[in-house]
Amino acid sequence: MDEIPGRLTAKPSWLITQLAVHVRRLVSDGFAAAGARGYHYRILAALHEFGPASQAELGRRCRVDRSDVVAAVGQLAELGQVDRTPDPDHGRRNRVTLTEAGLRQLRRMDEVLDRVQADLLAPLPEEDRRTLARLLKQVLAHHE
Amino acid sequence: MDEIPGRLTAKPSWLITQLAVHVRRLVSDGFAAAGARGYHYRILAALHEFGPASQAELGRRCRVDRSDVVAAVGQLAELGQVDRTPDPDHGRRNRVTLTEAGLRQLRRMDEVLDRVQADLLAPLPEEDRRTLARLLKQVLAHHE
DNA sequence: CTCCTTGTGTTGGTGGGACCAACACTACCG
DNA sequence: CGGTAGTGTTGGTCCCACCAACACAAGGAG
Repeated sequence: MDEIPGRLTAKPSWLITQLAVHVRRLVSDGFAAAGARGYHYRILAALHEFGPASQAELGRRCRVDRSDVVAAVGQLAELGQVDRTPDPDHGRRNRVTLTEAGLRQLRRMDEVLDRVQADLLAPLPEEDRRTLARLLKQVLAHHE
Repeated sequence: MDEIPGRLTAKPSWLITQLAVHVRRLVSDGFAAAGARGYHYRILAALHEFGPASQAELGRRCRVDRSDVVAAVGQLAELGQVDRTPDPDHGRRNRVTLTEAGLRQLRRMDEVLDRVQADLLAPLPEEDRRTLARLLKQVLAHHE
């Protein structure tokens, strides 16, 4: 492998974005094998944790743009992993609910992600893993 | 802000990719103000640090695909920040060199990035910054 | 009750970054 | 000499993040 400019490797912004590239490859490879994408997991997870919700709510909870939620929920509905029905109490709003198939898919993806975390953090001892998570959380919280 | 599913926030892969989103916003906002993009910086930095190079070399050093180097170098050449001439010793190969304007642009972008690092790591004391950088480097090295 | 603001779903489009396949061509090595 | 590896280039794909605009519904202020 060729040498990388020190200007890049010295910068936390480089470390984070480059590491994110590898993480995304790991995650999306795993998800692709299960016929899914990142947005799908986020939405299924939000539905499981907070129950049925409108698309706008899902978007806010998952950090996904409204317009992208439309597409993702549409795909999940086609796969039968989600039900999308008009909210009876509200003319325009939709009510998205998790189906049995959706729950099964969520569990499958959880297993994928567990393997990814293990692979990702392989070089770090337990204590360093906790430290890394803590620092990342701290920085992330500051930018939200 | 709405609550994010715990399934997501608990996972290092989420922390890294989400933080990377914020980082990229900071960086690309700064670069856009200078009329540039991430690929430009990488290439200028590699040229400054290792001297003139072929496009293939640049791609390997900057972790950019050959085909994307073509476009980026083309843009840099149009901006006069880089010279692209055929390598005299090798029919097909190009020789890319940094110009004065390119060096000035590189310095400008360095300033942008310095501000970004400061902004990014604002919530962390000096020691935690070093720890974070060390851990990120360690994990990143393992995946290359 | 009407008007205005807010929220919602939806369409359609942009952009960056990371890739891949294929081709034409050159250099180099066995 | 012939095959292999390297190079530049074209032209795609994909995911994720984001924006603008529209149509419509709900709810509060006057």
